[in-house]
Amino acid sequence: MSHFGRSGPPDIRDTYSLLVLNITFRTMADDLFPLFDKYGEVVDVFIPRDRRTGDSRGFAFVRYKYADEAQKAVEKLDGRNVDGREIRVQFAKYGPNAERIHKGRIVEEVPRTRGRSRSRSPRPRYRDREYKRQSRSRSRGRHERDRCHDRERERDYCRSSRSPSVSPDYRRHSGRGKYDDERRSRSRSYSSGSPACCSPSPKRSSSPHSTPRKGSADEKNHEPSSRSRSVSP
DNA sequence: GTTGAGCGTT
Repeated sequence: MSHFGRSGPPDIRDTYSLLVLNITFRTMADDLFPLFDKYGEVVDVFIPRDRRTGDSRGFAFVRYKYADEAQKAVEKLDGRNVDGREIRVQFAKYGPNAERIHKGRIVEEVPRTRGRSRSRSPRPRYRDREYKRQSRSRSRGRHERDRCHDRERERDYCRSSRSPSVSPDYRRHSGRGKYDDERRSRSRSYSSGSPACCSPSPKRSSSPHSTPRKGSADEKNHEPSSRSRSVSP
């Protein structure tokens, strides 16, 4: 998603990525490009956004062609007030593929765990990050968890299919129809073609002469009834 | 309409 007509990440082999933090959620790549382009040749400006809401996450990545320019931009733009907020410009430490980056440049060398004589750990604070992440999850991660639950519930429905008549009407969307039709058709096909999914055998075995709902209701009614009877003198 | 430490993609 760049304004260079190229899709996806360009050639980051000879580029130096800068991480821009503390930017406003309204700041876009177009707003950062001219600012960073004044201090050097900017190859690409990318701002990670939320795939669900499409909202910016509050940080951006600026790729420079040369390291000196990137360094200069870091020194000049670090602490610059952009859109009423002080941004923080620094070299990216990690690449898109979780690759290690040194001075903004990707380091292909894999550090040997045994050969590393450094006893100091570069990440002494894990709880802080996790805590912060949790705190942040309340605002943005909430949707992800919800989606996960939805997926789990969906999978559960697909797996159990205890109630074939029950349809996820609550998921009705403005653009639904073909998907739902296909899913319903497939589900129906499974229901009639592949009874293994519904597994009526154990169901019948479980309740040979009584419906589970009725039994559950009976139990529910039985409990208070028993209690009531017990309470009543 | 909100939020505020961090590390990335049609």
